[in-house]
Amino acid sequence: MRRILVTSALPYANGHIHIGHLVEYLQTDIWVRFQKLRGQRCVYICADDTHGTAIMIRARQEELGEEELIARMKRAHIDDFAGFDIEFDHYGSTNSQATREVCEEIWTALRKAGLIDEREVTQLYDAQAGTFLADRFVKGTCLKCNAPNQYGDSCDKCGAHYSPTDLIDPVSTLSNTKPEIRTADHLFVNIEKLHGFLDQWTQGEKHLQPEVANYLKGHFLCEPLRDWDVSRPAPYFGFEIPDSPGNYWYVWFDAPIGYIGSTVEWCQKHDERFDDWWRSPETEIHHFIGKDIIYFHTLFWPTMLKAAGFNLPEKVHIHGFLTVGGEKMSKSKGTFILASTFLDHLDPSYLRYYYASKLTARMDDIDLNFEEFVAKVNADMVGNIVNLASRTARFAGQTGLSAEYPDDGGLFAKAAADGQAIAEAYESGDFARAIRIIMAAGDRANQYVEQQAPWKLAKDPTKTDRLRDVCTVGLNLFRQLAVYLAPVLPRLARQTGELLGDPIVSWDQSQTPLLGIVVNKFEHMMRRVDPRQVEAMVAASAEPAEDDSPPESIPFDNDAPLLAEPLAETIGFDEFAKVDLRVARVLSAEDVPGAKKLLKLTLGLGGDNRLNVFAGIKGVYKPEELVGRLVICAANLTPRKMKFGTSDGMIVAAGGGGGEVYLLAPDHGAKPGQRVH
RNA sequence: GGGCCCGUAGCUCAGCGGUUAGAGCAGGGGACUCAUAAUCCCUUGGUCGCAGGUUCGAUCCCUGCCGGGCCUACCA
Repeated sequence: MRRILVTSALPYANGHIHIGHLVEYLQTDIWVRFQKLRGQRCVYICADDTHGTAIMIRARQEELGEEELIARMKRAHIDDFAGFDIEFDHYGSTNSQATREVCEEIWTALRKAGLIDEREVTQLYDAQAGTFLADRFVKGTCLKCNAPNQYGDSCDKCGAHYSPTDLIDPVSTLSNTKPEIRTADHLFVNIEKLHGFLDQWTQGEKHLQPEVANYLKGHFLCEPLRDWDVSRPAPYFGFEIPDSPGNYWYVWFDAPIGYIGSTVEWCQKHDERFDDWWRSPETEIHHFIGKDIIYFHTLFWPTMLKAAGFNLPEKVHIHGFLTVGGEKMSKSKGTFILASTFLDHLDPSYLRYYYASKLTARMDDIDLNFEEFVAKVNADMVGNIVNLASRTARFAGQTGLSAEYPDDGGLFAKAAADGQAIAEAYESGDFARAIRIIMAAGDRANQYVEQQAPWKLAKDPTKTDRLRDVCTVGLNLFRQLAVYLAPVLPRLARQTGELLGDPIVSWDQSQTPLLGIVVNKFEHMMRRVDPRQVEAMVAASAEPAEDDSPPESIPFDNDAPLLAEPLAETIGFDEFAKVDLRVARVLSAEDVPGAKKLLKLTLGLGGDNRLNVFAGIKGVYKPEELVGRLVICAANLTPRKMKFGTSDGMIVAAGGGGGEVYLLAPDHGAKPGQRVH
């Protein structure tokens, strides 16, 4: 029996679980359930990741203590996971005594190994907020291309990289004040000293998927590894470093240590010896993570474990991101779906199955396509698998199952033999392959039922024995598949156990038919999905950007605007069609010296097509908040000479003028140059 | 700029140095009526991104190009 410790990446206590997170937790949960079903000793450990600047800031914004914030979020996370049948053996927190102690232990080991260096670091400091600023909390003008409103580390206009201290006119996004430059002593882990070890660990012995190993080789390991800054000066929400008062461990130092800290708690609760799990050649550690945190888990983390004498991971399983409908999840499109919203509308088994049918051992992104989602749930799960039980269990309710397994033309034996390939697929993380094999077996079983036509046998009183045999085959083929699917569909496994009075607890149950038993009353095991449920879920998730979300109820609007500006006279379509309105992107916006109301805008219609437009919106919009956004412009107006230059068109806005100007904007997805019809 | 990965039927994907390249869904036709309008049978559909090379033989290996995605460390 193998001894396996499995982790998923710790969810950050700054937000709720969404369907993107669930790719990982479901993938891990399925793998863990598979191991347990196979009889392995397997423990699934996770925890909330609770430290860092973002938590500190959020707690401040919500006027909560950090402890209260992370406690609330942990409860929410646990509920979400439970709702999807994700079963941890222990769910802890990085903000725990156990994690603190392991941090200290690893820190001491790193010191002892001479891997810690101390160096001065210059950083921006927000005096008003009283904190050093991480890069993403600073905005300013790019020193290379002068693009305004760029984050602290790099410019997304020209791609330049720089230090936030080099930004022109830096502004803290926390307080909108100008930060000052301060220096502080930081502590670094000199991981270059373990370069040789990392080369060997990442490139040999299959601890990583080949594409990950290649990526690391071509990206990090081909040059000296840079030191890793693991300390942050106060104020910081985290653990203070014992031998460096006033400094705290950076959140990414203690996050993976949370795996160990959480294991310590589990050991205490279950009277297990800690060393059996993290300091034993008998134990395999398996981490499941997303491709966004590769280097923490494949470079820094092995370094820490190696230095402190803990087990190294047997394997780091890395998955890609989730897209929805081929695009990034989007709040405004309603595809940023929270776990809790999903559960409000749909059965968690649907997502478990859908993800399983798409997940492979590679770190490819997977796409959630709603049409396919509905098709797979209805065709595979209900139409194929559950249907097997549905179409035979009722007949079998009268007769029970035969005492001996009838001749089924080798179907049971074939599916039993498939177990090997299915198990290998699960083991390697290629759940999609496992599902394909299972579905093919389901197809064969449905063909069998079709050929035997139990509904005809049922009408002939002399064929009761034959009917019982056919149902015995049908239900056993179904049960076999329920066993194979048990890691993915624990509820279906439980229901199958109840139907046949024999709980599914072991993979081996797929190898022997169940005979001579009574079949309980059949009840629906899984509902078909109605596409309208999916639509409702998307609608409930839609949260248009900014503040123009649809109100709960339709508000009453008075007629003042219409009175102020009555409808114009009726025109024909032809006249309307003469106006060529286009989507345009504001490429630049600047004050016009001497003008009271005008801003000078350069509008891009895609490619090199540009319009210069003077717009009377000064004082309502600031130039910097216009740059980059999409507007609608009248593009075929005769150019008009104005005092400050020629205007090639107009941008379209609502409002009665004065301070009331509301620029119109297309919904997300519109492209510059598209005509408005 | 550099790196990693991908490009196979309308869609999602299998496959793989060797007979006529597969599945599911979608489309077309038929059967059945036990089952959650489920199931079964038949069927339409592909110059395996493009161009070279290696080979007796390439969708599969190599090179180049085109197209797409992601990453590019003291942000996560």
